[in-house]
Amino acid sequence: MQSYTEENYLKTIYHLAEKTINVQTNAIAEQMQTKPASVTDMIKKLADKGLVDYIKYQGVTLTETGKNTAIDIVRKHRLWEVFLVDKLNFKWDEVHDVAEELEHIKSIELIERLDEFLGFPKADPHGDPIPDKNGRFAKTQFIKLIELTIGDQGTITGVTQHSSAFLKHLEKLGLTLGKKIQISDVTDFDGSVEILLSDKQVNISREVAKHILISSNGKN
Amino acid sequence: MQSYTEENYLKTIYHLAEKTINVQTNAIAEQMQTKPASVTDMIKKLADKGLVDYIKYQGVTLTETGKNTAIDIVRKHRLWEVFLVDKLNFKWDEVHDVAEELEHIKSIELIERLDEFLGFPKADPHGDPIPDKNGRFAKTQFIKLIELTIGDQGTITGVTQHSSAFLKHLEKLGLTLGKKIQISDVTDFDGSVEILLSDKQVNISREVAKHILISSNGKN
DNA sequence: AAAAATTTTTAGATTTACCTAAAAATAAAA
DNA sequence: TTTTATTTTTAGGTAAATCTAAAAATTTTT
Repeated sequence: MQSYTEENYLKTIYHLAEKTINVQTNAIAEQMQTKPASVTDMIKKLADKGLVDYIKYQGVTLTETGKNTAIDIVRKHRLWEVFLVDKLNFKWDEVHDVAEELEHIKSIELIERLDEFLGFPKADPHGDPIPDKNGRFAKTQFIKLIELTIGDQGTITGVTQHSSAFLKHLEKLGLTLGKKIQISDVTDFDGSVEILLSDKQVNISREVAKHILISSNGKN
Repeated sequence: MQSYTEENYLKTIYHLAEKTINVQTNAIAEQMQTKPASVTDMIKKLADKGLVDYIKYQGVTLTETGKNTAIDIVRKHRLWEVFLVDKLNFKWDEVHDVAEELEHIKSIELIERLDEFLGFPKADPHGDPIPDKNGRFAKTQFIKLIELTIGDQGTITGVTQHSSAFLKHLEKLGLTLGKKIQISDVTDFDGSVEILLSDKQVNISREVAKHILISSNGKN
């Protein structure tokens, strides 16, 4: 059984490990809004519990057990987000903080039943995949919108930026999950992308395009 | 903003205050499964925060602020219980522990929306009243089943005992919320009560009868 | 490869919520 | 009204998670 805090460390390490193999102390500290010294303390504790492998000055990796625990927290977080949006009518930019608390409620039965109540969703309101109760993710293949070229079409199926500002911006442009789009132009000057969205033209910056995930249907 | 633990103390004091005016240190300790010395520490802290009035050796009472905070936690607890039973199909004897955790999630918006999603319920699965967002309880008038006499009829609307054993027992006898009953006999020997429950005869002990609340329709 | 910069760890404190053991206050019994 | 019993508080200590400041290891630069 892990404490609330230990769970948050595991989750943070899990997410950081998606980008680098060995997760560094400073990276964890920044992500968790704490100091490196505190991270070192906690890492030792997690290592003692067999949840991470740790070599001094070399950063950490999750053990099998640690990874499973982390995935379970991610599962809870994303299921609660679906609940908040689908059942309680929260907007996709409003759910993160509450889910951050709900993810620590520790009843297996609760999550099983919630999963069923929600119809076993495969993705959360931002398109992030929800692992099943065995920790397995459904295979999905996304392309970043920025990688598409003129004429390509597809469906918006996720975002890689979860800030409220970004999500509100997309909402205002009408770029929400499930919308079908086609690339009509890419500006040479600033790399901004012109999108055809149900007969409406929308222009998005290169920065925005980087953070939208598309399930591609290939060329028109 | 109160800690998880402070909230639990306030809730416990609130419930104990339903029976006695001044709540004693030992009573709190027993209820919270902790030691009297720890209770004294916490009481001082709550007094400093203006949540309880405290005179050494004389026990505590909640201040207005303390009481409002406690009622808010009770509201959350009971709304989550309704959610668990109505939406996730938990049994009424399975919900307490999970609600005990959920009640500490601290988003006002969440509770407002949950309340609405559940159709603004007035009572939880055990018949306990749910205060509205202003902390007001709907007026209800219950009679303990034990106080009824032969011929009296009414509807089961609550219980004053929440143990899983008790609730499972009632369930097995068919004595669940909303059921209409009539007293057909009261045994002199042991005070046990004979009940007519939709043409079925059920006998319950005096001890059980004490903990069932009836909204009475008066004599037949 | 030595110097400088960065990252990480150690050492020693702090805060919260708890504990035990002993002292003090209050209540009950003789 | 003493004595006894009970309740409550104080004093001093522990564990978890944090902190700051300084030391140690690693990496980068010159």
